[in-house]
Amino acid sequence: MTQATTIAERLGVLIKETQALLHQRMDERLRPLGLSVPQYACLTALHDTPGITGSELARRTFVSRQSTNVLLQGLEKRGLIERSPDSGPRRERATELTPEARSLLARARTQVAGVADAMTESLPAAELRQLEALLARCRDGLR
Amino acid sequence: MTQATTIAERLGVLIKETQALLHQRMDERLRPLGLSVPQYACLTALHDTPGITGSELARRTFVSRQSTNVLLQGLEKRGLIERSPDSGPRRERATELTPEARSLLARARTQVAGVADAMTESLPAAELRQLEALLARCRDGLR
DNA sequence: CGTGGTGTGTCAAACTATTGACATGACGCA
DNA sequence: TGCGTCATGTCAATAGTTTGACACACCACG
Repeated sequence: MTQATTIAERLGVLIKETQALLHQRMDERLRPLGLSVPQYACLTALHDTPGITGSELARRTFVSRQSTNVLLQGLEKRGLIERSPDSGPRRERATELTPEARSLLARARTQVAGVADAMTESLPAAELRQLEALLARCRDGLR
Repeated sequence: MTQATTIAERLGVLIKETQALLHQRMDERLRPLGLSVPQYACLTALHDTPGITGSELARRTFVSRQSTNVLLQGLEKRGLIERSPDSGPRRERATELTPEARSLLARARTQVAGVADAMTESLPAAELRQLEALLARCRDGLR
């Protein structure tokens, strides 16, 4: 059996497990709104940083810029975003949320906030901040 | 701009980011061995729990049992696993690692251990245990 | 006895994402 | 002024995954 799993390896599995559950819960709440988790992530980033470029969007949502491109095409067809046809400095197209997207995103945000609250409901604020700090150091160790 | 992102939501993004980086680093180290991350996860679970069923394997690796099935077919073709042709109590087929798989997995484990160490190198043992405990409570809050 | 419910394995189709490739435009630097 | 490098957007092909469906086999219960 020789498991010999270190605490570091167990932590890796735990990160994956928590992320998988989080994704699942978010998906359950976003699907009634007609949104997938990557779509929600895109709209959120677009909301927080208006006019952001597609490649930067891809980096923030942790997928390839090709995937982001087809995802944006879908959002555009649904009238949730508008992309300026004229290109900017580096051939980039400015992308903006439409009013419909803003109201949809507002509803989505309350759903996601509910999931996030469920995740952290058993943790006092102090421990929550500590968890964030510790996990950030793990992330930094990986890049 | 109205971000209003709570610490709980930031933590969700941080979990996703850390998991994405971890997956990327593991992939970089496993690919030279001819293994993908899901394949590594399968072999590890099979090693830790010999004779495990395919469905249980799917649950532990956080994917559908259909994906696990095609993954296992690939591993079988490569001679890394053997599946008993006769079915057990619930039509399940016992799956075992071959000797080649064991030696391959041993090398893969050292690679993954290196990644896990890099992730946690800046954390003392006490804080590492604390991180594990806190994250486990987040996971429990999600299910 | 049966009979509905549950768990398993597997196939096919649809979807999502990645990899590879190319054209375009900006920038630094000789 | 050229020229190599880099970043972006996009297309095509590929790989990986999920969804939906079906056939078995057990098991608890009437």
